[in-house]
Amino acid sequence: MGRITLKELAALAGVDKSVASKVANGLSAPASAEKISRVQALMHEHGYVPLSAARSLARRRNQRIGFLLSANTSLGFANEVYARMLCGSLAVCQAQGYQCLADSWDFLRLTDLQLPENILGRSVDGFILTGGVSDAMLDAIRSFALPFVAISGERLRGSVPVFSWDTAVISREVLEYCRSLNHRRIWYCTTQRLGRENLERQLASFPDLRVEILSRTDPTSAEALAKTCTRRYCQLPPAERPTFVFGASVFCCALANELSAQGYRCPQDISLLGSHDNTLAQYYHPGLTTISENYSRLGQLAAETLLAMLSGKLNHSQAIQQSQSHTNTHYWSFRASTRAIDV
Amino acid sequence: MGRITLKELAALAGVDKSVASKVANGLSAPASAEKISRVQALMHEHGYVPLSAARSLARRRNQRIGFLLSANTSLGFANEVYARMLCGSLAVCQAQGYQCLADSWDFLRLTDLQLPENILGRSVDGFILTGGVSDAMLDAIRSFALPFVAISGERLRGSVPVFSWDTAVISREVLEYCRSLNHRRIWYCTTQRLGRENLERQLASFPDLRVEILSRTDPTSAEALAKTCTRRYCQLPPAERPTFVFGASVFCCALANELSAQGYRCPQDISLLGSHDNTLAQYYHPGLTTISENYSRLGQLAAETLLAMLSGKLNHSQAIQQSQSHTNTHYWSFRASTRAIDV
DNA sequence: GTGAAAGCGCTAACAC
DNA sequence: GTGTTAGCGCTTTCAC
Repeated sequence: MGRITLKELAALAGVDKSVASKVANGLSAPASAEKISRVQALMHEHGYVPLSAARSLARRRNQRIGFLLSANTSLGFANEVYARMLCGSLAVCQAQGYQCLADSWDFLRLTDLQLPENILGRSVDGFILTGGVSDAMLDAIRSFALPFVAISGERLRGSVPVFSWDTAVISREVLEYCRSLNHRRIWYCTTQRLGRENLERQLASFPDLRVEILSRTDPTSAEALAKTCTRRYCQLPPAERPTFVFGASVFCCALANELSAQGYRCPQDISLLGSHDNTLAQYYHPGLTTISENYSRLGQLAAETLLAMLSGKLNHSQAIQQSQSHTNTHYWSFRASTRAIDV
Repeated sequence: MGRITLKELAALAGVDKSVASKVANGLSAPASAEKISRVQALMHEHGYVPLSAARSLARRRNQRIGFLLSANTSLGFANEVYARMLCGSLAVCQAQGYQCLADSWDFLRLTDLQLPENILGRSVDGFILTGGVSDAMLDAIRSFALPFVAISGERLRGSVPVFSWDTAVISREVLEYCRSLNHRRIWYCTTQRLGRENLERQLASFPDLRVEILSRTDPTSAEALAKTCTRRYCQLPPAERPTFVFGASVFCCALANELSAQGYRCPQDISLLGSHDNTLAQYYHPGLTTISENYSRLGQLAAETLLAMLSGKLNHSQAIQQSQSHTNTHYWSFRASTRAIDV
């Protein structure tokens, strides 16, 4: 290894290793000024950094958190949504001297109730959880008494600290937007049960709108759904066709492509509103108008809360409170895929 | 914590903790069958998993690698290219019982020669390095005698194990493709110095093609470059305009958007070939033809090589050899943005 | 087969 | 101020 240990360093400096340890940890006045600087000089010279495993064992904390993504594909982090969350959390960890273990965790592994080694072996002090989280999974996780914060999973609110988008707010804003552009016939695509419920609750306030909910419960691809929708669109009498569609950005683009093949144009024939402001939305032609969560900000907030819990600044219920009081981080990006229609 | 330790477990089972340790590590015949099963039952019952820090200290290996991205933005992993590499590496780690520490490392931090804690504190057994790697950085990194494998950084070949795309091969295939579609006037966008050199070398074999190299040395955004190119395109006499442009996929899409605003269509007026097969290329309209590296595969290969080094199956030079002999993982995705023109 | 004992490198409580 | 001491939880010889 060639790496120098504290003991050796202390011997070189002619001090006890406990003194050297205190110097390494920047404790106030652990020794005479002269000795301190001697030790510091040696540390600098040898590029000494405490061995993380030894320090973890002695301190009983790892200065490390996990970022656990529960996805049904090994390509979970390739999804820009999760990648951005990770980036946000990573930035906070870096700023506060924490390490971040990334783990993409297959849904299926849950059936064994086989939690990731990271958690079981306590190699993280806490973790951030995101992706699809089932209740069974949550129970298993919770039984481990490791602090964690979730991102997404609106329904968990109240029992765990969770930073998530508020589908009630989102659906209201979307419907208001539709109305402001004079749209009446709307297709609203949502995958979450709660999102659907929140939408349905909103509908009472929008009796002038005819909203059809496109539930995508099974994991059909965006393309497949787009094809189905296009077929239906074409079969419908023109007066019955939606003039506005809301859905995931990839779905919107896939739909625009399919419709285009049938001769229908966006935004002339149909307005499309995406729910993720990502590279695709930004560069698609026409640029996709979106209402989107700020995912990296969400990752950041989650990490900040988690680290505050770890440092004892926040207890469980305070963390829950903080997660609930976070101001909504969603934002609109108005681009060219939506337009007002004549009344 | 509530977590049970080996010592306690051994006491419960009425055996020495060294025996329990052997059972936990699955050593052959560490004790009588009866004792073994007694210990195993207890371990199962308590959900015992060795404490990772203690095990790391005793074994002097962490079963953990780092995935270091050197980027000039904290949003590095939001780039689909790097996210996919990470996914590939993650999958391998998972399969082989390793943990993966993700770290996005700002270029600027290099100036202090301040290496990430992960490396300095030896909290990883080795790491995968990707993104922009300067020579100074590489020297600093190398001096730490931790095994690592790089992804990208063609010029590093020979001195470190690096999995990278071969710009010589890519440029040849691109030019051949242009020729096969009867294109003569080509804009070829590349950011890397070596990529440019390799392209220039190829040009000798393609005297019939008029290739202009668009060097993007400064970090101008894809949009900015697209605007500049569009201006030039419009100013050029029609007979001088390129009929084929090769570049990063976002750039291609941005260019298509700009050109479209000026009334020029893809692929009717211009063929566009992207260098990354990502979500944008797939869903853009028209679908972007791409020649792309398989990034997740690259991440996978890098991790496999690194883990082989860590387990002693490969030494440094064998790893280099293996990285060089990897069959090219790039592939074409033919979509609608390119077309043959009349001669 | 089994267990005693040393040690991994560091931290922290407590004397001096 | 400084050093002594006792761990942290586990692995790994090495006797028995």
